[in-house]
Amino acid sequence: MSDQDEQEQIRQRRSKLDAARDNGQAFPTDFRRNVVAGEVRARYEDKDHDTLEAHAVRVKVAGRMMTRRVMGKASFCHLQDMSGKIQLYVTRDNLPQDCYNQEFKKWDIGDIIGAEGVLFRTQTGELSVKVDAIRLLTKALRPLPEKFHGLADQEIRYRQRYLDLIMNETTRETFRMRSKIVNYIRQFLTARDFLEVETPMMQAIPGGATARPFETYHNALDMGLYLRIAPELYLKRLVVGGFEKVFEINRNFRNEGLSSRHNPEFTMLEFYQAYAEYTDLMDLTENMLRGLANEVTGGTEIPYQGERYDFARPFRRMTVLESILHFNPNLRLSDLVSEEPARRAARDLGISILESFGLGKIQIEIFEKTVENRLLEPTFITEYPVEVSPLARRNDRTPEVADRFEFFVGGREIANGFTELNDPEDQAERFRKQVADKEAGDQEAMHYDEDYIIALEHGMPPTAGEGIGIDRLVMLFTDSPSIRDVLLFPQLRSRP
RNA sequence: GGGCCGUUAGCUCAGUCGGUAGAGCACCGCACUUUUAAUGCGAUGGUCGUGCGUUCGAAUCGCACACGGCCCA
Repeated sequence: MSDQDEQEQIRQRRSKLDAARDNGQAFPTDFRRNVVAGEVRARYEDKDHDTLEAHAVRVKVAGRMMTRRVMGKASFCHLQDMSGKIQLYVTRDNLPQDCYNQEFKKWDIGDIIGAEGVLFRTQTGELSVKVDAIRLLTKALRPLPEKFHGLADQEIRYRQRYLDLIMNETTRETFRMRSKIVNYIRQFLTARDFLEVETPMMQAIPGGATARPFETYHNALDMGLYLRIAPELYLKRLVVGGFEKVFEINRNFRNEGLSSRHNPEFTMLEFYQAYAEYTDLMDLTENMLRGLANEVTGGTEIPYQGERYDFARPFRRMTVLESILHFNPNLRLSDLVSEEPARRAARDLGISILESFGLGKIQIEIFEKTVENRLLEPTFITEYPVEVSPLARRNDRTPEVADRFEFFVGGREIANGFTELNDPEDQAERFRKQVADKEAGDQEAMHYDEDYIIALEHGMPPTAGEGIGIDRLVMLFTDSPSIRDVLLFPQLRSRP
């Protein structure tokens, strides 16, 4: 951008930066603060004027100047740092010669400043710093959004997240919560002897889920690679290797549409525990989520988009078929347990069913269309069809059903877990079925992963595994309507 | 992919029936030593998302496109 094209305000600020360059180092790095705003508040907010006066506490603070009120020879401004805001009282006569008029008054809102002085309480009672030394640390060439209404433009909030973070406390709080949530989960699992690991993001065969992958290419190896859609098959290889409790919190990539619930890259927790069944993980999940609710929100009633979800009560548990009958009172069990009646029932519900769908797939279509978004309170759904569970263990008594559950809250799937299929011959058969589906045109169907079958042939102990969508969990606990609100840099179209 | 809504000053937003482009904040100037949406006075600032069309005349009407939002698939 040439000087002529720049907006007036930017030009003015740039000439101030030029002046600062002429006077020496315009981007100094030697300023050291000794306290942050939040700490000042925490330690001195309850001290009255006289107590502060008596102690004469000196502080050095730094941050972005968010507001400024100049009243002749005295000014107030607010500095914002990572912990909060602190007000500065800046007067001509407390500063070195010319500093107030020649420097301070020429600075702009948005500039980054270091200041030193004594704590005191103003007439209106605000804890403030009476400044006797102040420096410009970084000139901001571009103006901030307006102070009162802040930044509301969704597109700018996503594309220039730093502006959103500067201007909106709720955004800062959302991402602090996200960090707390991930931290809690990590500690929860680590405390139970789970080992945190990292497995390949770039995979020759994308496995562990049914989804379209992103494709890429490795030049030196001269081979195509996929960004992973799930870490599952690698984590189970580690269980074969004797890491009997493992977890990974990391990104998955799926090449599908964007929506308020889908971003092409998203964060999953996956964990695996040997010598356990899916029911053990349901109990663990319930404990973890209840503890998480308490830890990050301070309670077990979670407000979300005008509703409240109760995490204190034992979570509801229903099977897929029970839940369909519960929400479709005009259906009978006999409508769901054989293919032709189920096909008719789906058609009557206006659900499009492909000729290739078997009974299990039809049941799941009905479930997804009529049940999922009505599962508001925390609910486990169990007994998923094997047909839609190609990596899950077959139930001993009902072989068309897998030992699997999903967890829902607020009408959204949060978790998916099952007893792992550790029979290599059954797994090979399931892969062959997936490959047949792929050849029939299902782009999301799985590849045959021979290397994984070999791993299973070495013997994987009985194991249960689970995945939890971190982004959706963060949405729930931060009352965020869109996944874009819990991703620092959500995927958007490139600008025209 | 489909439907609906939005795009006007740095930011937040008005803009009537098609007739010279508006406000608040920010910015600039002056005044002001306890303010906090500081205050008072004055000034500056526009590719009305982009393109094409209708019209004597388009921010306004039509079409297409771009980007964003919501809903649906």
